[in-house]
Amino acid sequence: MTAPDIWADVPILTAKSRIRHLEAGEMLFHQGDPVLFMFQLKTGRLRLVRFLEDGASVVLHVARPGDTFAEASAFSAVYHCDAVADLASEIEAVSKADFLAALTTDPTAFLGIAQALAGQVRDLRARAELRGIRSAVERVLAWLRMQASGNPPTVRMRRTWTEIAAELGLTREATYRALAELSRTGRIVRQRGGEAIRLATTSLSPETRG
Amino acid sequence: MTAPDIWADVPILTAKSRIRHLEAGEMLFHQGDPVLFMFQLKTGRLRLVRFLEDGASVVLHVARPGDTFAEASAFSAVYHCDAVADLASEIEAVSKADFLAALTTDPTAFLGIAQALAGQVRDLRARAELRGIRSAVERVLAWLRMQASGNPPTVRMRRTWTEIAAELGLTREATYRALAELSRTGRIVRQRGGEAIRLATTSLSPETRG
DNA sequence: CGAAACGTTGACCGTTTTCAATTACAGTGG
DNA sequence: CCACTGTAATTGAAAACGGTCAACGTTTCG
Repeated sequence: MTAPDIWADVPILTAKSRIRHLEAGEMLFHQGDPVLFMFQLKTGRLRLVRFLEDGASVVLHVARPGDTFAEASAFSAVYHCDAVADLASEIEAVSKADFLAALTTDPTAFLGIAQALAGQVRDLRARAELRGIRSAVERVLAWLRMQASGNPPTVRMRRTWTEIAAELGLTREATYRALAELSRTGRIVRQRGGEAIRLATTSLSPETRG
Repeated sequence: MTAPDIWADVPILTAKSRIRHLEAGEMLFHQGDPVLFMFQLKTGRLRLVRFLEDGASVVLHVARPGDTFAEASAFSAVYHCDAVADLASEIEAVSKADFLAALTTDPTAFLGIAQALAGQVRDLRARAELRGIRSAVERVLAWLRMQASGNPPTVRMRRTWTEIAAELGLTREATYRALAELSRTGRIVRQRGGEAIRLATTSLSPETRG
């Protein structure tokens, strides 16, 4: 569900990658530094921050384990933001030169990368759509529907609700309340002590509009 | 700012593309259809919807003029969602075969596509980060900071606030109120009748924490 | 010129956030 | 094996905030 490994399909690269360790507060790169590496966060947490000329800052992204970040830098000469470790972190680094070399050498590698990027775009757009739903109950329900498979649609919980709440842009309390409400009104059934959730079949009568 | 044209850099493709017209409510493609084309919306509005096995649906994306959509389909045999026109729409279609052929023929085209996709990922992540900010005032301010350049940081308004409000996930009223509040407290100065906004230099004293 | 969309502000209401408290459980060190 | 600590799950009550409705001036555009 989260960002897949962009270069997982390129063995040349995974072979050449190195692990870097950062303590909380350490910088991985600065705005304006020449791009030499591309990264994937293994453990910890890291944030990408852009500083304005007057010193104010904006957070562009908070990377979590598994996330690749600064992909756009691969096509840029310099980084356009700072990367700071939030917590002690381990980061896999792939040289940009190797990356570009692999691409020109092996066209199929390119397909894999474009595919991974397109997949991320799809995921991010779906998430944005989700966050556009105002009602907490409807938002949680929509999320469940996106995760569901089978008939009746069922979701197996793989992460904590606390984590999911953050993805949904809700507090965990609001999420629990939404779940309680969905349960109460019979729109979901929580099974096996919360390990799975079955969605009630929607009586699709006047709901034919997109 | 919105989704750039993925294949704009590939002349072979733009030459071969065709325009399709859809009336409101018409389908462009169905879940399960083999992928023959990739698209860019020229005018109108179109939504991507996924249907669950029990008939319930989730909106995955609402495409607006300029957006390319279903990019991920380029690397998939079948579409995994439905595309329905919300309004009467014009859509540019590029054959998937042509697309893949162009990629294997012209490796530089690939760079352009990967770059466009990576740029979209960057944008979408920044937007997600923005939407994670609960307070309307802080959200608008963060948006302004992202747009700002120069010293003092200044934003030239290129779009309507109504449009920006939607991107921010706020109503236009909430956005105007936030702007008024920022003005009132001196954190921004609206110049030239709203054509430009200057951000007050933040006295960055105890704000050193990310 | 008139309609439609934009810009702007006020008041009210509903929902979510916040704060607070409690239970349950997993890992840890004695 | 068991207190001990930290996180997840859960619910309640009050406060804050943004959404909705309403109203009005302004700009744009056919």
